[in-house]
Amino acid sequence: MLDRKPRQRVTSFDVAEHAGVSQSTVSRALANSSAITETTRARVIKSAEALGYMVDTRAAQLRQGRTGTLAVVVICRPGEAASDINPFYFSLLGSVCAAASGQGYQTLVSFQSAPDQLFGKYEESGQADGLIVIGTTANDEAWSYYRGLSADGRAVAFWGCPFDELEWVRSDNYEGGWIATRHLIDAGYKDIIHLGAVDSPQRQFRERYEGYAAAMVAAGREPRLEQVHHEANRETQGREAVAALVESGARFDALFIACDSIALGAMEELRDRGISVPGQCGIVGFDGIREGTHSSPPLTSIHPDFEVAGAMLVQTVLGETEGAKSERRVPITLLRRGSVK
Amino acid sequence: MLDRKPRQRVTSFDVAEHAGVSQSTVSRALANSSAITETTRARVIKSAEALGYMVDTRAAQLRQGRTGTLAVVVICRPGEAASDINPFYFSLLGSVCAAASGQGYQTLVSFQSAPDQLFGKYEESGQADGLIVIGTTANDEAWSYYRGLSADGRAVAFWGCPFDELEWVRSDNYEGGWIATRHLIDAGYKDIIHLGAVDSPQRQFRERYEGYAAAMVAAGREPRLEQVHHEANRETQGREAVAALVESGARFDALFIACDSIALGAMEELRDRGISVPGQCGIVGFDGIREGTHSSPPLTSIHPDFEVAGAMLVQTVLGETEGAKSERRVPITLLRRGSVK
DNA sequence: CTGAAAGCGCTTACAG
DNA sequence: CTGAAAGCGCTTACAG
Repeated sequence: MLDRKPRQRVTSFDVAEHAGVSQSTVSRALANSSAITETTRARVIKSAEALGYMVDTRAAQLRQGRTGTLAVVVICRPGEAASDINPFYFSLLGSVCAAASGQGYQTLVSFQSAPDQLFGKYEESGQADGLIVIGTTANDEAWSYYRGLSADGRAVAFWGCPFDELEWVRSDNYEGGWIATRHLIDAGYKDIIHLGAVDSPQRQFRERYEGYAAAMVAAGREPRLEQVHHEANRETQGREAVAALVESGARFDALFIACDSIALGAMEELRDRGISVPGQCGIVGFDGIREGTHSSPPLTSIHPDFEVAGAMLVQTVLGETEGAKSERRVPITLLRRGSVK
Repeated sequence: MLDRKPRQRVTSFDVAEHAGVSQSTVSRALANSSAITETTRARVIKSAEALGYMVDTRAAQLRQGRTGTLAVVVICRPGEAASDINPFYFSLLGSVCAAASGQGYQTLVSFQSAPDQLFGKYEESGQADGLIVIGTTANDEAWSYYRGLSADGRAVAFWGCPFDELEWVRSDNYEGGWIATRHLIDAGYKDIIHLGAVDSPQRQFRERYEGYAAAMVAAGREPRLEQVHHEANRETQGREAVAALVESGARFDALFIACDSIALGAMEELRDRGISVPGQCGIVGFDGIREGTHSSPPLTSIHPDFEVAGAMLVQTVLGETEGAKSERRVPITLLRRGSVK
């Protein structure tokens, strides 16, 4: 279809001629410059409409030295298809695009995984004014590449970033861990274990554990951690952690689990072993993904506010956030579904 | 962060000076022009690296009269948040971006719903060489807007398009309906009803029904349709259709359902009414969304090949597809999970 | 208030 | 094989 298009570009010179003014007047009129009479502006606008003219954004922005565009890079697991990403990150992507649009920015989106195909030099190639990196996974090459880019003074904001020194936005993981744990305690569960990881490159996991641990201690209980193993995919991690737990003979009647994907796997393993949820074991996950709506029982979870997350990432890359990183925390809420009695 | 950046742009003139050649030689050397000695090229590349130079894509493409970019518009339901879209379409978006990237195109992504904020004039504003529209829903204003754009001779490719005359790509819905129905017949179900719609603006639904009907007729059975009602969201549509069916006293022991979201609602209603799946009622959905993995039982479904879907959309907008639209069908496969005995 | 001209950073005829 | 110059389509000092 591209080659079928005979479409001859209409320029501001064409409009100028049609309206009987100079090209600069056309430019000013359409840019709403206050230096232009409303009469002239009206005439220009009319001509522009008659000719189907639109300002060439690329040319305008080349001249202005900005792009009006934010690049959004989604880091995937090597070998993972772009269609196969955890829906949580897709939702985040959606809200980032929406927030950027709200600030008048376009979004140039790419999915990256292969180490030799990483590209984040959008500023020097004049393609974007800043970069938002959404990390969906551990991908060492990608993280160190983007860490380097950020260190060189580029405008980069991160989600899911393993490095504390970068400009990140995160869920309020500590608060989430605390609320999840309180919810289980209040529901009457006695032996609440955390399924997660404290050594994960996903810093968020450690923070969730810490919220859990603090709530346990505050309730006079001892925090207990069952580590998941990173090799497998999330759901397998959940199944294996539950299997290990049961086989260890540990007593438990509730699990707060570091993320929903792991929790869904854990619930399947519990069911296979005849342990009923929420009766014999209460479960709270983290992320509030839609898949949890249709599990049986539906998964109670901690849910970040996506709109705030997108807005914070955009604000951060645009340098509009003041104050400390600690304030770049996305608020979370408890999503009561069916896995807690 | 944007304003903290003192980064002074390095241009091809700087590289030229550093390498002791003219600016045009720099341009040619970096564009791999065969008119350049390898010795010169090497010197230029070295200087470029020393200065951290990158070609300004925007300027290059302004001169070349192309953008190297495809716009991707995701049409949402008015009022729907961009983070809340059916995951099926997010996966499609991912594979479109990946396919574009494979063809050397960037992707400018936007989510649109409000009638007064529709924007598809990427070609005339010099922002993209073509447009891919992913329609996630009925949105009359949006569809008629994009229909108009396409009619004016722009390069637009559609997914989920209610108008047959446009340049669309679709799942092989007929084949999918046929395979789903055969699968239920082969599993021994006797009274197989289709839950869907034949009058929906979603053309895909009608095609799925037709595949179902043909398979039924070929097996000497009578096709039976239970219409869903568009007002509610998909899951409610499923619940209500099952409720209506049961209350009508109709005999059925299997349902082929027009999409997974409806099917998940239908399964919940069946469970609430004590009808076991797959024992008393077999279910096959359509789309193969991940949420179906965790339902109970997991939802058997018809799954389109996302990579092919993305590639076809990109090919179509680039005008690289020959032949009839009928060939722009994305192949589907049966995803056997647990809702058929 | 409007116009003539310069220039954003490239690519690409046109010469040599 | 390389260079000087024009030009992609704008915005914005500089004049008037």
